[in-house]
Amino acid sequence: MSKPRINTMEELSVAIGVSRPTLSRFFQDPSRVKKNTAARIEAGLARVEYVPNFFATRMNRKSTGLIGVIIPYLNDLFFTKLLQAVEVAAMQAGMTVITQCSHSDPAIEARAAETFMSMSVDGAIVAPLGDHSDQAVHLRLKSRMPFVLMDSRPKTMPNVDFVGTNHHQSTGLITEYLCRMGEPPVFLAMPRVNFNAREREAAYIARMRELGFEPEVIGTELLHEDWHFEEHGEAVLDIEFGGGRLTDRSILCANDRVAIGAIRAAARHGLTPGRFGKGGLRIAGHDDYPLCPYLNPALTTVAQNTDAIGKKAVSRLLDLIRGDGRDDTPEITLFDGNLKLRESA
Amino acid sequence: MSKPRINTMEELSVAIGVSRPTLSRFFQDPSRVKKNTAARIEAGLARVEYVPNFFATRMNRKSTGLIGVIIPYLNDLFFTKLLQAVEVAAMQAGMTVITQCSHSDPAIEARAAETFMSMSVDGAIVAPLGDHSDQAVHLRLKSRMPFVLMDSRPKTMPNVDFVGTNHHQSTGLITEYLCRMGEPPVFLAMPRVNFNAREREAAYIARMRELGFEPEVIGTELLHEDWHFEEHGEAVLDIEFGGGRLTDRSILCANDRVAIGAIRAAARHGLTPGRFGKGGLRIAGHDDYPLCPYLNPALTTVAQNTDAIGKKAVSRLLDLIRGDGRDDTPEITLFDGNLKLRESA
DNA sequence: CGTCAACATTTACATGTGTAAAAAGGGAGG
DNA sequence: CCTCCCTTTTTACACATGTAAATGTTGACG
Repeated sequence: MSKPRINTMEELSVAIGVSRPTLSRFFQDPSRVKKNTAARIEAGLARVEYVPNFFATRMNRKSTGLIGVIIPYLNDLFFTKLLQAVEVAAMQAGMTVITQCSHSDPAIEARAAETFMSMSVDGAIVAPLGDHSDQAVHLRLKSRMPFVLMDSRPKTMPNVDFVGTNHHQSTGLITEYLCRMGEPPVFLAMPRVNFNAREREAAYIARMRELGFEPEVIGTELLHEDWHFEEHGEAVLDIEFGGGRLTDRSILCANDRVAIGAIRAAARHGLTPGRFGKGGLRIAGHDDYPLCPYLNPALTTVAQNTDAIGKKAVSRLLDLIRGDGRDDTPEITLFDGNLKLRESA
Repeated sequence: MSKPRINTMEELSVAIGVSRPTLSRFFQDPSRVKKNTAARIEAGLARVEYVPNFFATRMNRKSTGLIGVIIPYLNDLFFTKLLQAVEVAAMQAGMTVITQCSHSDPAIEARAAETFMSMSVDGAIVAPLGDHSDQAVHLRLKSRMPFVLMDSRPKTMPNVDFVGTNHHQSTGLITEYLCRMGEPPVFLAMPRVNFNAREREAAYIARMRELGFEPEVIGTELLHEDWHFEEHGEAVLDIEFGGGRLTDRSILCANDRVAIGAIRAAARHGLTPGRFGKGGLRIAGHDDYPLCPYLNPALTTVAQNTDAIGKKAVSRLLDLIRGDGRDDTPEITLFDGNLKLRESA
């Protein structure tokens, strides 16, 4: 059952009777070797246990075929969806993805960047931490390799390729919807862990003014640890509802996880948000978190097109790797959000 | 601002005025170099931009300091929690984690294993796909490096180190709780994507018999794609509730995501599961998915100790890497589940 | 001030594979 | 059947670093 194990191409070459460089070419692309020879190699390979040394192969190639991806947080289905889209797209392009999670710690993010440089990845896709990211790290990465930012975009880095959602459009869309169908909404902010938090807030304010309503933002004080969004949403509304406020208002949450907490707070105060209760409480979110349809009531929200974002980030990075549009203007791609009308608003 | 870039240790050695091997020792462990020399190197390093080549360093060391981790699925907070625990533990031990997701595809899992062998990782931790995993791949990995299975354990691989939850205890615990506090529960199974699915089912049946009740399992037919647990739970109960069945029963779901679907189905049929409604509908889950406390009603469940599982998987792997207990009996570690009493049951 | 030991540094070789250039092979046309 | 050209294979060197053994340095003690 267990085949004889061979550790180097050298040994393999004597075992099969082909020169080592021929094997090297075979492993890079079997078609670069005569059909006859390829068959002989494959037959030999079936008889022994051999895997080419990853490090030795990548060390010398001009291109490593590796893409580095950094995401800020694992325990968030939004990022896992995004990561999955990136991984699938990269796999289809024949690239290998090296994923690192910064666990919302800029030091870990910096270390991940270091690893990417050390590994000579062909390019990097980074979803930054927001304010907490060390932008020097991003700039260093960009100066060394094709580099694309994803999801959240620092205003201070206008010259970097970026792929994300058009929050002006998406937040504007749901704001407009809420205004059209009922009371103009209050905006329940999220802890400002990244730039999207503030972008959405600004988009809400702008759209409200356009529509002739006075914006109203709550929940900007950081009550809980970063990233504990549900807790945040629940706590803020617990205070409001407890004081008898907002119980018949429309509440637009900065993201779905905040909205999940908001719905929970409503339930605890005996309130049921809904689009059909004319004049009553409504709650809406942003992102289309995978569990939205299963909440009670199912959450009305705006979907971010994570598939498109992931795919585009990869394809843009591949363009940069190929050298297309390198020293050109950076490409900023923003995808529109789609309204997901469910029960809660 | 941008420092001169140096690509090899050789160049660096002339730039600083220290021999290359000394630099090599410095990068592996600064204390292996005279304090004086270390200071001189650090000063030099501050003036230039240099990162040691990952591949060249790892190629020659006897130990790569790498741990390979495979998880079956990204879009599931249970696995991300587990992965996070593993990453943190590994980081604390000074190891670098290479994460690969098999995306519930055995071919991708096999490719990931290949990558690990190719990279000479010091050891691998794998959360298998269940039935769909190619066990030959696991055996091959195990024959080549320290190997620990995590989360889900194939009955056909009794001789492999394993860390997971004692489902007999955990499922038994909540079964017993449900029986004690009300109607004996029906078991709402999940698609049998892994061994845990069947283990829990078996544990439920055994515990019910012990308590003198007749077990009753529903939802074993695969109505939806693998891993679409919420959809599955909702669909199965939609049929039952629609036929007027189970509306005042206790329902133990195979996991929390199934339970999320179940609660949703209940809501759509105007039912509110709860522990206080004596004699009424109750719904419970398994895992303690992070969102459980925010559902309406908050989900009663059994928590898997993901932190402990992740930590233990890493520490056991490190033991194996160090050579402790290598050819010994494999170590099977099962952590108990903890009851999380909330509102739904 | 000299000597010896302990330790830091350097020399010299090893690692497994990529790749340019040289050699060999194979097929077609004469 | 020979020759020439094109393709495949081989030779030879490169890559960036690890590491054992040899060499050098430092400092304490006599």
